[in-house]
This record gives sequence, C-alpha cells and structure tokens, in this order.
Amino acid sequence: MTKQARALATRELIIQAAAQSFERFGYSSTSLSDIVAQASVTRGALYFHFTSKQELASAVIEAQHERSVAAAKVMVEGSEPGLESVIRLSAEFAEQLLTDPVVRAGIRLTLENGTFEAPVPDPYREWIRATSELLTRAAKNNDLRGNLDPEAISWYVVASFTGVQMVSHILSQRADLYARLADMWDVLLPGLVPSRKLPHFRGVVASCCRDGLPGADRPDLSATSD
Amino acid sequence: MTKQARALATRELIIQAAAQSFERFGYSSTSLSDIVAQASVTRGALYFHFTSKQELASAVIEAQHERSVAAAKVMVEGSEPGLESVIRLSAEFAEQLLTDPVVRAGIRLTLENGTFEAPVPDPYREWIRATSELLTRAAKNNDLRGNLDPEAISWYVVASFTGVQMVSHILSQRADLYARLADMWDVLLPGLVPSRKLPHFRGVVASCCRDGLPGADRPDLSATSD
Amino acid sequence: MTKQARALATRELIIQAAAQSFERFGYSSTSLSDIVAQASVTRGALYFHFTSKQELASAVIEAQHERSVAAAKVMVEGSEPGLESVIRLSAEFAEQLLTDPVVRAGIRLTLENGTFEAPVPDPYREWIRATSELLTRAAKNNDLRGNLDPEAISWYVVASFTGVQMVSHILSQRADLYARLADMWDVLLPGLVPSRKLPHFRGVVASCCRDGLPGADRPDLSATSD
Amino acid sequence: MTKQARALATRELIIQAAAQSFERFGYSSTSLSDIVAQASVTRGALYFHFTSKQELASAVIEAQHERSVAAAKVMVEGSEPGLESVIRLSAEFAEQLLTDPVVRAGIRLTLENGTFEAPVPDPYREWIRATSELLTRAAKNNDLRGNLDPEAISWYVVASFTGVQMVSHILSQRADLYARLADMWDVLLPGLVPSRKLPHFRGVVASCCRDGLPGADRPDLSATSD
DNA sequence: ACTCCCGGGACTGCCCGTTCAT
DNA sequence: ATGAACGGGCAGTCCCGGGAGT
Repeated sequence: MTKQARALATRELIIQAAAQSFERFGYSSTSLSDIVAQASVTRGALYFHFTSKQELASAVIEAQHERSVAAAKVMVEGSEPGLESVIRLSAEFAEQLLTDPVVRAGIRLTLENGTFEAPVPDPYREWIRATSELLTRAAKNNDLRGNLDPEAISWYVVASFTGVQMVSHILSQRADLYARLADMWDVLLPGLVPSRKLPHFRGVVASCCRDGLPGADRPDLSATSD
Repeated sequence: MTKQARALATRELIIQAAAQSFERFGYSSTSLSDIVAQASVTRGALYFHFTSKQELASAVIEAQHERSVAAAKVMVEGSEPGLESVIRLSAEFAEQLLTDPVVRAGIRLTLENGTFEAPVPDPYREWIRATSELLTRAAKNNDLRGNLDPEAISWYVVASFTGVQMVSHILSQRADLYARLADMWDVLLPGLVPSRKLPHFRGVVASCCRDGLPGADRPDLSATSD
Repeated sequence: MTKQARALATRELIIQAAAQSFERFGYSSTSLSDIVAQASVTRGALYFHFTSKQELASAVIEAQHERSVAAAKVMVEGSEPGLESVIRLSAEFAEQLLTDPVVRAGIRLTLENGTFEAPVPDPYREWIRATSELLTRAAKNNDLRGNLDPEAISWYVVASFTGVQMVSHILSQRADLYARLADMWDVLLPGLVPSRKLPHFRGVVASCCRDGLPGADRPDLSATSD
Repeated sequence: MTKQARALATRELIIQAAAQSFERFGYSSTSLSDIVAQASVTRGALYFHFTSKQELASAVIEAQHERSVAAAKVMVEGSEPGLESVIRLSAEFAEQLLTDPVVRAGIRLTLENGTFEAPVPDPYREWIRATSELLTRAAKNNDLRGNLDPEAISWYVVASFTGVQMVSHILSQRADLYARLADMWDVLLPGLVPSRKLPHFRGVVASCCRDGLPGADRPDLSATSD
C-alpha cells in the first residue's frame, strides 16, 4: 500500500516534470534527460512507469484531457443558465492555462499532433459538444438571438477561444489572457444575445475576466518584430 | 548568370522540400536527411546554401512572412472599403494556407517558436496592424457600429482567424476551412456592422468563402475521440 | 517441505524458460525480461533463485552437462561391447538434442563460451574420455582394426559428431540429424572395424538411427544460399 | 580517387576491427564502441560505411565467404586429382582459420545465425558442393572405393571438418588444429580409398598437415574441467 | 563558384542487469 | 518472493565541417 502510494507519487512527479519540458520545448526537442533531471528521478524509474517517450507524452495529454473535460462536465451538469456557463467555462479554461503546466503542455502536444502516429484524444470535440449542449439550453432560455445555429456557434466559440489563447501566448506569454478574453466576449456578445440582455452578460464577463489583472494592455504594434 | 540562376533554383527547391517536411513533422523531428532526400540534393549542396538547419527554417519562415504581408499590403494600399478588405484578406490567407506548403510550414514553425532561441519575425503583429489600419478606414466609412474600438477588434479578428484555421486543421485537416471561415463571419458581423449594412457584408462573405467547396460539414461530435 | 518442493519446481521452471530463450537468442541477446515473461515469474523470484544472469546460464549448462554425462555413464557402466555402446551413445545424444531444450541451450552456451569469463564445465573432455574408455574395451574385443589408437579415434569421433550435429542444425534445423548420423557411421565404420564384422555394426547403426524418420534428404545444393 | 582509396581503406580497417571483436565476443556482446575503439575511427565514420551493426556483421560474413569460396574455386578449377584437392582444401581452410581473423569471425557469426533474421550467405552449402564436385572427380579416377556415394561423403567431410575445427577451438584454441586434422584423415582414409592407394594419400596428408607444428598433443583428459 | 564525399563527435531513446525496502 | 527504483551503456543517427573535385 505504502509502496503503491509512493509509486503513484513518483509517476505524478514525472508527469509534472515532463509537462514543464514539453510545454517549453515541444515534444521532440524535449529529451528524456531533461525530464529526469527536472524530476530528479533516474532513467530507470522513468522507464518503469512509462515504456516510451511517446507513452509519457500520451499520459500528459490524458491528464490535461481529464482536467479540461472535468471542468466542462461541472458546467454541463450544473443548473446555471447556458450562456453564463459558457462564459464561465472559458474563464475556467483560461485559469487552467495560466496555472497548470500540465494543461499547457497537453495543449501544445495536441497541436503538434502530426508528430504522433498514434491517435491521441483531442479535447476539441468534447469542448464543442459541451458548448453546444449549453448553448442549446441558452436558446431555450431565450438568451440567444433567433435564427442562430447553436452548433455553428459552438464550433466557432471554441476555435475563437483557441485563437485568443494562442495569440496571447505568442505576443505576451499569456500575460494578457483574461483581458483578451474579455475583449473577445465584448465583440461576440452583441451578435449573440438579445439587446435587452446585453448588459447582464457584460456583467457576467466582467465578473469572470476582470479580476484586477496586470498585463491588460494590448501589444505595442509600432515595434517591428525583427 | 546561368550559374546563379541555377543556384537560385536549387535554393528554392530546397526551401520547398524543407517546407513540406517541417509542415509534417515540425522543426526538430525533421532531419536534414529527410530534406535532402525530398529535394534530391546532396548534403553538401544544402550546406552550401544554408549553413545550419536553423537558418533553413528561418528562410522558410521568412518566405512565408513575405507572402503573407504582401497580401496584406495589397489590401492596405488598395482603395476598397476597409471591412470588405478585411474579409477578403481572411479569405486570401485561407487560400494561402490551403495551397502553399511554405505558408503552412511557416505558420507551424512560428508556433513552435519556443524551439528557436533566435528571434524570428512573427507575422501576427503585422497582421493586427494591417487589420487595424483597414478597420479604422471602415469606421470612417460608418461601416462599424459606434463605440467599437478598432484596435481591440483587430487583435480579436486575427486571433479568431488563427483559431479557426487551427481547429479546422486539427479536426479536418483544413478541408472545411472556407466553410468555417464563413461561419466565423456569420457570427461576427451582426456585432460589428450597422444592421442595415448586414446584408451587404453577408454578400461579401458569400462571394469570398462559398465557392462551392467540399467538406463543408462540421465534424461529427457523436464520435468520441479516443 | 511443501515450500521447498514448490521452490524447486519454480527453479526448474525458470531453467526451462531460460533454456528456451538461450537456445534461440544466445546468451547476451537473451534478456531477463524474456525469461521472466516465458516463465511467468517475477524478476524478484528469479533473483531469489539465481543471483545473476551468469549464474542462471551456468545452471542451464550444468543441467545439460549432467544429462549428457549421465547417458555416457550408463554406457560406460553397462556391459555391452564397446563399439556398440559408442554408436548407441551417439544416437542417445542425438535424441537429447532433438527432444530436450536444456541440452540444446547448454550446447549453444558452451560454444559461445568466449562470452563468459567464468570457467564453465565443458562436456567435451568427458565425452572423449568416456568414448576412449569404451573404445579401449572394443579393442580388447577385437572389434577395432589393429594399429588404431583409441585416443585419437575418440577425439575424432566426438568432434565428428559435433560437426554433424552443427551442420545439420544450420542446414536443416536438425531435422535430418538421425540420417546424417547414420551417414557418418557409414563412412567411418569401414575404416574402424575388421571387414567381417562390418555387417554387424551396420545393423547396429540401422537399429539406432533409422527409425523411419522424416527429413532424411540431404539439402538441395543447387539452391544458392543468398 | 584519392578520397575513394582512403574511404576503402577505412572500410577495410573497420571490417578488420569488427572481425576481431566479433570473433572474441560474438555478435551481440560486441558493442560498436568496442569496434570504433579498436579501429580508431569515430562512430560517424562507421555510420558512413555501415548503416547498422547488422550490416557490418554481414559485411564480415561476406568477406569471409569470399575468401573461403575463393580457395575452393581454385581447387575446383585446378587439375589436381580430386581427393588430393579435398585434402589440400581442408588444410587451406585450417590455415585461413589460423591466420585470418575475418575468417574466424565469419564462422562464428554464421554459427550464431539465430540472432539474425536476415538470411546471410552460409558457406556450408558451397563447401559441400565443391567437395562433391571434387569427389566425383576422384571417383572417376578410381581413388574412391566402389559403392561410396560422393554426395553423402561430401556432406560428412564438411561436417567433420567443422567439428574438428570447433572442438580444437574449444579445447586448445585451435593450437592443435593441424594435428587433429591429420588424425581426421588418418581415420577417414582407410574407409575411403582402395588399400593400395592408402600410402599415397597418407603422404599427401603428411605434406599438408604436419609442417612441424607445436601443440600437437591431444588434451589431457585426466584434468577435470571445473 | 559550387558540389559532394568522407568523416567527427555528441547526443538520443531505449532497455538492461541489479538491488533494496517491504 | 514483490514492486519499485538505479545507473550505466547500448545502437542509432543527427548536424555539421574540411578538403578534393569540377
């Protein structure tokens, strides 16, 4: 029992260390030496828990997958009105990205997908599905303008969030993620909700995404990039 | 002269071959062996034109950068109203992504950025700047709802396009890119333009993004990913 | 008692499994993982019985050694005329090779000897000695032509059998071993025994080595080897 | 040209070094580090000439194969009577084994065959074929007793030589190889040739195999092996 | 001016034989 | 007799120069 607990801890330690390296360097630029050094374990220990680098990467992805869909599940099973949930969910993902290296690594690994031949679970389908569910609920609640297709919007909301997060990553290491997320909803909401409910949802966005964060300025465009 | 022409052709050939490999495998999983095999040149030839793998990757990025900003420049220097230009520009980028391996490779390499220590030009700032320019023009033209900040919208439009392109890549190898891009504008436009002009811009989107494309269906969400 | 019996059974099981791997892959290409998988025991169990891979290999060799000298001992202590015994002994060895993986593994490990620094018992001296003993008896029985040196013949008979067995192994996986062994005696006997006794010994060979075996054809030489 | 000569020399150097290690340790106990150290070349040089350890081993085997069949070919194409050629051939092989590490390594690698999945050329078929050719000639020359089957004898002669060489290797590191080879023919000839020609062939054997060699004594059997 | 053969090392991912606490 | 961890070493192969050749 004690043994197994310790083994599990080691396993978790390795995943954490791997996540940090994968996040920084990507899959193939990360060497197992990096990981074992980070985790302060020996190669043998690593090999005991994961028989290949590939398997280790998959474990990281799986861990991220779990956490992400867990957050979505909480929302879907909750009783909050649909659109509020979607907004909160986007903020929740933002927080995961900012606080959890495993999530960041998982996202990066998923995007580098081409490297893997083995099909790894990609979270995008799940996110779109969850969002779709919530937006359907919102439509029943009359929180969505008529003539909008919940499925099309769901796909786009997920893609949009993905882009916001990535560009924020590239241009500011995600320092301005919350602010950019708020901008995203500012632009989106008027097209999504009936005018009379706009103030309400603006409030929801404000409560989720504007918790007195630093780095809210958009990047200075006058600086050339090279 | 003949020699130099031939040399230039070889250089271009190598860049093409490199782009194809970089696109598929990413920077560090691509070996120079892959590239020389693809291009049917010897290692020596490659080494003559590019003194390192790093430099070769930079050349690919630079080539993509050139093509992308060239497209933007055409729009900025054109006389077409601002918002139309932004829409057309997004379609133009979509086409580049679908037809030009160098562009796809450049995008991927830019995203993998962490791998490089050398600063490579990132195109996002340029795109945001160009978009901002165009949207300011649109505002003067009264094509934008009042109270909208062109800068915030520009940032978001670029990020949004990035996300659309990436998620389309992940879920359908970009087969449905045009359709998803049209969906994006469908969601965005109502929040951006005065109601009376909405039909007009819907038409612009339709003319750019709906050229009878296959693969327009959104992915089947009922299929689990693993 | 029960415990010890079980322990002994485990030990034997491991030796069997090890023999099968050693026979197929040789000493150093065989991994302990192979063996523990084959034997369905844990690494720990293996290390309880044998403190090193080396020792395990030695145990296999020892087991083979035992069985081989046991057969020889039976003959030496028996009362059958000398040359008959030698012939029967060769057939007995052939059967051991065909039926007992431990014997095959032991032979292979002995030949790879260079790998070991520790001196392992080699059975060749014993076999030569036993044969020598039996042939001396045959000489006293006037079954050997005059002027033959029993020692020289013994050495050669053992070497000859070794070669027959090995070439049969290489060219037919030992499928034609009995037939080739009969051929060997066919060639040897005329030089060894007085002419008048030749028919008798031919009969002995026939009774030992021609039990209606398949695969008796010599290999097709017209087929090139590559 | 100069370059190519240098390259060829390097290649040969590597094969020599590999042969020495393979001979001593066998295929899988030999590490590439051993070989590059022996040859004083870098791994890069080795990798340029041979893309895998397997391929290097095959090159060694091939080199040995060449030399062995070359010797056989000389005999087959010569005009000497058949049986004399066979005897001389056996002596020639003995000399190759004693003087040429590549031959010794090739033999060892061929025997360890099980390790390789790729079919490597085995020389045994060729040797049997050549011997068969020569013995058929001998039969026509009335140097063979009637009723003997040249094919059966050929197979056996090759196997017998193999065994002699191996047991000599095991028991004396081949120090007594010539002497044991002479013993072999001493035992074999009476059964092979007509009595009246026996003295002649005894002379042939003597001229080939008794060049004043050390280590001619048979091993001391009284010493136990462990 | 340009191409390429040949070689140089430094890693990488893998996996092996072993031990220690339980 | 087990599960977990230990290090070291394996084969492979990568990215890169230097010098001859065209």
